[in-house]
Amino acid sequence: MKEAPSGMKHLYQRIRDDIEAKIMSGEWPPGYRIPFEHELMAEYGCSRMTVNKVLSTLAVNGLITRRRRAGSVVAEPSTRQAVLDIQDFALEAARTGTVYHFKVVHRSIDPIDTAAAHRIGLPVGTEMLYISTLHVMDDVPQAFEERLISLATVPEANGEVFKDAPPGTWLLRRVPWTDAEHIVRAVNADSTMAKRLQIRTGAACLVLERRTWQAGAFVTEARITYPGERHHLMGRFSPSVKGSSAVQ
Amino acid sequence: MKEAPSGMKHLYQRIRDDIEAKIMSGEWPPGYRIPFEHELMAEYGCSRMTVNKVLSTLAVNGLITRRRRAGSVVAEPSTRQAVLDIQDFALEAARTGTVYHFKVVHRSIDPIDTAAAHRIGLPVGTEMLYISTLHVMDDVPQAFEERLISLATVPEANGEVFKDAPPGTWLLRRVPWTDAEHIVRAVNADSTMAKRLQIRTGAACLVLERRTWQAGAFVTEARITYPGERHHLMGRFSPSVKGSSAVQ
DNA sequence: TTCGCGATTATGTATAGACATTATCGCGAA
DNA sequence: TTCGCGATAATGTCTATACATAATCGCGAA
Repeated sequence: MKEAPSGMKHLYQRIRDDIEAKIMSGEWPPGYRIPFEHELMAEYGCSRMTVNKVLSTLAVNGLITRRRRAGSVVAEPSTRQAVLDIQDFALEAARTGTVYHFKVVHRSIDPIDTAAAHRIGLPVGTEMLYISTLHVMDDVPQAFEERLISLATVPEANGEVFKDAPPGTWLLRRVPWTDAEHIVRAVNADSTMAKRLQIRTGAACLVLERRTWQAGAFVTEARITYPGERHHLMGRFSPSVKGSSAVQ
Repeated sequence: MKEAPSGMKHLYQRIRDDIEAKIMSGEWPPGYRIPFEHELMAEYGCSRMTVNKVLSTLAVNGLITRRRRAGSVVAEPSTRQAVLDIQDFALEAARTGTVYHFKVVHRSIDPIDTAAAHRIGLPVGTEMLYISTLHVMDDVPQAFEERLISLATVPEANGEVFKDAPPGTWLLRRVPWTDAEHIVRAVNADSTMAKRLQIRTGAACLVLERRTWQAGAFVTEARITYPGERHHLMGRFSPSVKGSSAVQ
C-alpha cells in the first residue's frame, strides 16, 4: 500500500485540500484546534509522516500554528488573508465600533458580455449574476463593488438577494476559492462614481479587480473601487512565507 | 545520529537557508539547475527525505521548479517576485525592444527626518542616502522613484552615483532583502509630479511604497509613483502558493 | 494550597527503504 | 535521418521507526 489507487488524488493532497477547505470555509474558525496527527492518521489510514508533512506545510504557509503537546490550531486571519476583501469592512467596523451596512444597488441575471467572457475565458452567453453593492461605514461610502458570479459554479446564488451578508462574504462562506488573480489600478472617478462614493469628480480611486476560481471552475469577478484618500492596501512578504492583508 | 548537535541549526533549515541564500543573492540565477537530490544528500550527508522536503517546500513556494528526470531549476523571477520593482522596467524594455533609461534627479546624504524615522523605526538623525530617480521608456516617463537608503546597512552606497543601474537594481544585487512591506495607494498628481511624469495635474497615480529589511536591519524605503493609466499591479494567489508580479 | 518535578503527550527532525511516475536519453529499426 | 521504444534517471509519495524537544498534567511534598 505505497500508492493511492490511480484515478484518485494522492493522500497528501487530499488531506491538505480537506483541511484547507475547512479553514477557508470557516467551518474551522481561527482558534479551532484541529485534530491531532494521530487522529488524522486513523481517519485517513496513513502514517504519521504523511499527516505531519501536511500540517508542517500548512504551518509554514501561515494557515495554522502548531505547539508541542498542545496541538495545532487555525491561525488568525491576518497572516493568511491574501485577499483584500470587502468582508474586512465588517471586521473593521466591529473592531472600531463604527456602523457598517451595505446596499445592493443592482441585481440581474444576464448572459455574460463578450469582453468579460474573453477576459475570464468562459463561453460567450453563459448566464451570470450581475450585482453591484455600495459599502458604507458611519454613513460614509467606503467602496463600490461590481460583481459577476458564475451561476454554473454557484447555482445557489440564483435566488439569493444578499440581505444579511454582502456578496463577497456570502460567497466566501459557500465557495472557498482555491485560486485568485488580483489587479490593482488607480483611476480618476467619473461623475457617476463620484456621486456614489461622495467624492469629487476626478478624485483618485484605487480599483481592485479580483477573479477567483475553485478547483479550476470560475467563481466570481469583483471590481471594487475605493476612494483613494480613504484606503490603501498593505502587505508583508518574506521569501519563504508570503502573506498580505488589507488595512483600512 | 537522529538529531543535530545542540547549538547548531537543524539540517533541514541549514540546507534550506543555503539554497535560498544562493537564489536570492543571484549566485544561482533563474534557470540554473540546482544539484540533484542525491548530490545534496552526499554534500550534507543526510537521507533523501530530508533534501526532498527542502526542495518540495521551495517548489511549493515558487522559488524553484522541479521536473522528473530533468531535475530542479531556479524559477523565473515572475513567480517569486513578491516585489513590484522598478527593475522590471529594464526587463520589460528588453523584452519589447523599447529604449529604457533613467535619470537621477536628486542625491544627498542627510540625517533621517523625524517622520521617516518614526515610520520605519530608526533613531532620529541616522544618516541616510536620499535619491530620486525618473524612469523613462521611449521618452515617456513611466515612474518617479523617491528612495532612502540606510548607510548603516549599505555603506557601499555612500560613494555610489548610480550611473549604470538604477538604485533598485543596484541594491537588489548587493543586499538581497529578507522581509518587505508594501503599501499601495491612489493619489491625484500634484503639479510637480504631473510635470515630472508628463501627465495632467490631478491625474490618478498609483503609489507603491516599499520598505525592505535584511535579517532585521533596515535596508531601504522606496516610494514609486506610476501614472495610473499606464500601469497596474497584478498578482496571483492560492492558499498554498502565494506569489505576485508586476506587469506593465 | 501551592510548588516542584517527573510522567505523559504531541510535535519536530531524521533515517532507510519501497514503489510509482514521468521525462529524457540513446539505441536500433525503418 | 528519423522514428519508436525500452532503459534509465530523477522526482513524487508513502511507510515504519527512532529519538529529541517542549509543554502540560497531575501527583506528592512542603
